[in-house]
Amino acid sequence: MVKTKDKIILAAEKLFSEHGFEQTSLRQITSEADVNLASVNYHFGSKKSLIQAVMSRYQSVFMPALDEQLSRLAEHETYSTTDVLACITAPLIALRQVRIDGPVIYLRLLGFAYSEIQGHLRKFTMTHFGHVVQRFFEMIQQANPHLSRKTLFWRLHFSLGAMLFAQVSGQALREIALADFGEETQAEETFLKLLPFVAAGIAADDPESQI
Amino acid sequence: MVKTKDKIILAAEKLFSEHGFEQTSLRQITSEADVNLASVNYHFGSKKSLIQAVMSRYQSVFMPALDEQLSRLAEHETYSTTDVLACITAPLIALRQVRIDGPVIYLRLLGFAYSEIQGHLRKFTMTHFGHVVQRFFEMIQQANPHLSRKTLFWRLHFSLGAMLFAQVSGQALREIALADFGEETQAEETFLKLLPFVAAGIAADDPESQI
DNA sequence: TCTTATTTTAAACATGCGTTTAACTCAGTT
DNA sequence: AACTGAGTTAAACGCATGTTTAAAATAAGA
Repeated sequence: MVKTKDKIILAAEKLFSEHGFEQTSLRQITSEADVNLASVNYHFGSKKSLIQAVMSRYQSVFMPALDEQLSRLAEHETYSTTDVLACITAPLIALRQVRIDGPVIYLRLLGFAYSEIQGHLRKFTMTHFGHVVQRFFEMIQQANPHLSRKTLFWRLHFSLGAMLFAQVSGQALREIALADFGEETQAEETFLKLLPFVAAGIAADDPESQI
Repeated sequence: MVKTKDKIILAAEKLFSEHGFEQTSLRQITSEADVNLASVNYHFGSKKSLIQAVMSRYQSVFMPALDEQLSRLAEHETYSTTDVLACITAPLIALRQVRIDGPVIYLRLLGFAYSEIQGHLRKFTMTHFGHVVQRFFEMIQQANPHLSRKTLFWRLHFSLGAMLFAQVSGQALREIALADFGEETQAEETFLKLLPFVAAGIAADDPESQI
């Protein structure tokens, strides 16, 4: 027999990843989970806490795995931007342990977490896994010594934006792509298409330093 | 004396661009504009119509200007990805006519228009200015004959995502950047930093075609 | 088995939203 | 001077949200 708390988590993940956090009401969640409305507040305290519980379930698997990948790569003498970016793939696939469609769910949740003004989610991530994020940043910098920290900062966030947008708008975009040139695109394929784009963008020459 | 309708538009633009469309209530707008709550529905009919009026004010200046820039470039025999992307700059700056901080406002509005699920805004843009968007796409393709339509489609949307994210999260990111390495970044500077990133990402080799 | 926690439930609560209503103001017209 | 119509206003409407309450049901322990 499935516990009420788990039913809530599973339904919340699904609906959050489809419609975003703010656009999903507790009534939708409890209806999908087939539990009573008040049980969310009983088990999680508040909607905000439920959101954090949902995110934490994925972050606590993804972040340590990413940290380990970065550790391995760091032992090499040199590495490219693509090498660092490639460290993301395995930890992402590891999210299948959490849920069969975990990788897609997590990326979509991440997208909404940033595009909505979920300030508490950003804070939550940084206080728990800030060191991993920082390490990632430093290794990208190591791979691109020709770029200033400032330029790298912005390019990494451009990359993040590209990924998040592709995930959040993913379904709509895949439908358009299908209508425009009759070719299906799988959700995971999107992420693979992203990597070379991002790698080239990050490693591009910096106009500022050419002056 | 400033008309009520204009006071509403100005206040709505400001608040929409700061907090998004759904996160901004009519009560906030009418309070900021110092007009009565009901006057929005009287002058615009509904919140949805107000949103479209706000967007239209910028689109009707930006899109024709972009179209003209593309026309000029199209007369050249060849052009690069950067050339096509550079066509965006002048029309963006032209938005100063609409409002002194028009360029920033418009980019931020665009960001929210896509990151929130404002389906009607996408439809609105495509029915009115779909031919400009399509022309832009085709010229990017012309500049990158080595890439498949599918790859280009995705890379353009990655680029869009990078730009939108930088705008929507722009203020928060600039604050972080300032705290991290004590360097101010102007809102418009962000857009300039974006261009080389996007140009390199779009023009990158396509792994698929290398197989 | 009786008692005590724990969990579930239906109902209500307080708040904020977009919208509508109907009364009122006031310049312009007849 | 009386009328007209666009504009403004305060108030209320209907609805949806997250949260709380208190009673009922179930599970656990003595």
